[in-house]
Amino acid sequence: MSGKRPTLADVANRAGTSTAVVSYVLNNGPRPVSDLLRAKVMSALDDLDYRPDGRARALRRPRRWRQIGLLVPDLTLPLFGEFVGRIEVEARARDHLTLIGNTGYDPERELEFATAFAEVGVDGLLVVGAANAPQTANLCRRERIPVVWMHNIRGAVEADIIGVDHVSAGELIAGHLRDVHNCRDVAFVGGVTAADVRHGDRETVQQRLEGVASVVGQDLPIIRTDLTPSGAYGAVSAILREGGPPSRALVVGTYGQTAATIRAVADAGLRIPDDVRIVGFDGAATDYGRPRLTTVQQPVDVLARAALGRLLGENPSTRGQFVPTLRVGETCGCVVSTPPG
Amino acid sequence: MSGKRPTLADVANRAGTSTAVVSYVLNNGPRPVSDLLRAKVMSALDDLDYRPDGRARALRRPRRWRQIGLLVPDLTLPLFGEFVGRIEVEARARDHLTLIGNTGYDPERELEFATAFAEVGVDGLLVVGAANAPQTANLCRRERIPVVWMHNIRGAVEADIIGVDHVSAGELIAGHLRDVHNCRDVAFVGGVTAADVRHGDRETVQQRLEGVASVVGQDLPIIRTDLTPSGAYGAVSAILREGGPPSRALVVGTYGQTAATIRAVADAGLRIPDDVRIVGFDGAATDYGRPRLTTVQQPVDVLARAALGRLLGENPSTRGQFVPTLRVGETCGCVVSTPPG
DNA sequence: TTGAAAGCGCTAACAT
DNA sequence: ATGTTAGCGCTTTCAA
Repeated sequence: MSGKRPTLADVANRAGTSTAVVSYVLNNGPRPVSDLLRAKVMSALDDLDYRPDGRARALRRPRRWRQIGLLVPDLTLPLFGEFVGRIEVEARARDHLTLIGNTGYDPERELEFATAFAEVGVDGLLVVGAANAPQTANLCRRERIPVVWMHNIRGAVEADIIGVDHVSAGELIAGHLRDVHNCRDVAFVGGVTAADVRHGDRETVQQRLEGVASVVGQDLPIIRTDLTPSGAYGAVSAILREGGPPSRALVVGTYGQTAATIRAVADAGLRIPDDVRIVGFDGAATDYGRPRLTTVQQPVDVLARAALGRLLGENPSTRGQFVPTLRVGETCGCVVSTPPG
Repeated sequence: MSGKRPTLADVANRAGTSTAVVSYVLNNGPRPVSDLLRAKVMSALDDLDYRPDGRARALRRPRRWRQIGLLVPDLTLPLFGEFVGRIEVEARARDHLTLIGNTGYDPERELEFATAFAEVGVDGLLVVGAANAPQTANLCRRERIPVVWMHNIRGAVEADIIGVDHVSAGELIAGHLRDVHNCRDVAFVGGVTAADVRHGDRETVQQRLEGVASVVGQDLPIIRTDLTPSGAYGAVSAILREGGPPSRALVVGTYGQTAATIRAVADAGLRIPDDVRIVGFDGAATDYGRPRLTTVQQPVDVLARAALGRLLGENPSTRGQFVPTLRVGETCGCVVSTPPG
């Protein structure tokens, strides 16, 4: 009838009995119910399409599970998929279920999610790639729910964050090109101004660029694009059309743009790594691509464990800055003989 | 201290006031509180490290958000990442938040999750790639929470499921090889017996094989592997070592094994597609790989919308069987000129 | 075998 | 400005 969901009392009424009996029927106990009454209750249940309210139920029952909220920019990117997977596992190990949200790097959406999570009563919030840190932090302070930031964070000052040092990731990969391949002729592919990108992991790219620049020089060429694969494809293709490879090596600022860059270079008739070396960030843990990508990786499992430890307060003194590692493939010019796996 | 979490009453006690006042300071209203008392309450809050109980709170507040549970086999696979992303969006559009769980195709874990979700009170459960359908279905019936199955389902009879027809997916791709490339000399890469795989999407692979076989003949060679990339790499490499390509084309049963197969073929010194054509399933929506993969795709957004419509009861009559589409790349032997994007 | 009623932790009338 | 108290929807004890 009314827009309200039926409650136990409604069912009891309709079945001409008490809420206790309805509860017994629903839970198969703890007291027995006569077949006649049980049948009546069952049909009342069905007539009303009754569904128990989990919150009320959890309030009475000794509850095992609590919840955390997890905000991620984009679930379709493999890196973030890995994050979610690992975090969910760590959370479950601590009797917490994981509520998930796709922010798409949208500050408003991030805040809406945080509000929604607060409303259903999460016991902690994990934000991977924050887009609206100040407001989200504020909300959490008001609601007294702990937050931990991961990966990167936009617009925050105070916050400590758990993630890798993106600057040293940039140094790492540029150092490899310089030390192993004696290559300093490097260009950076990535969007770096707010004008280039409305939403996206601008800061991370900027920090990676910083790291690369500190190794190969501040004047390295930058191929400006937004943060989309097609943007990178277009920008790199354009540069190549305008006359030859700009550099002997390309460092691509985001994972999603790496394959597009490879494609653009190949479509222009250049060979990888013979004509152009290509390296990037956040490659998948096992790579069967061809040629195999050289990237800097994040230790996702370590990060996830640290984040949950801090969020749930068992580990308040963890250091938040972790070091990325180089995974050598073939696109940088190395020769890799071991089969992947 | 006791192991119990402090409640509002505890805080009120310690601050020498009432629960109402504590509630007022927590929520900034609806009544004002004197600065003195407010300060007392605040420090009591901090002393006890009070955290509100979301369930109790949600019970009183007019609640907007409800929750659904979403079970996925493996979040690190792009296909499932896409599923989760789309489903979360559709759920949110209906004022539902999404609780997520990684089953790893493990029947026990699936059931544990379902139990946990029931305990926190979800209003619906979406299972992508069920591993334990009968028991999960049972649980949901008992708890009166609606379930919708997606993608595929193991061991169920009654259930209707929302997903693509994997058999016709197999037909589609084998048909392309036959009709466009005049190629019937096809082998199938995939694990098909329970002995090969403990966990994994065995049934889906089996159905795809069925489709392929119905086009190219029931006697097609099958390269048996478990469902891991490294398994495929090993199996394909072994076959190639034993003397030449077994077939002019390879259909790979799972997405995760496709790149590994390509790698194995390339490492054996064969060219794709000149020596061996390779096609697969569930490629990412945009593919910048090189060569570009020819795959059969699932219309993830359509599936997600249909699933939520059915789960939340707005759309009980949707047909559950959807048709996959062929996305032509280069690994089958086609020549694709349009830049991707 | 059934029903009445006491809470779970919180919010917000309704009283002071 | 503060305290008292009636519920939210449910489980379960206690009484019948």
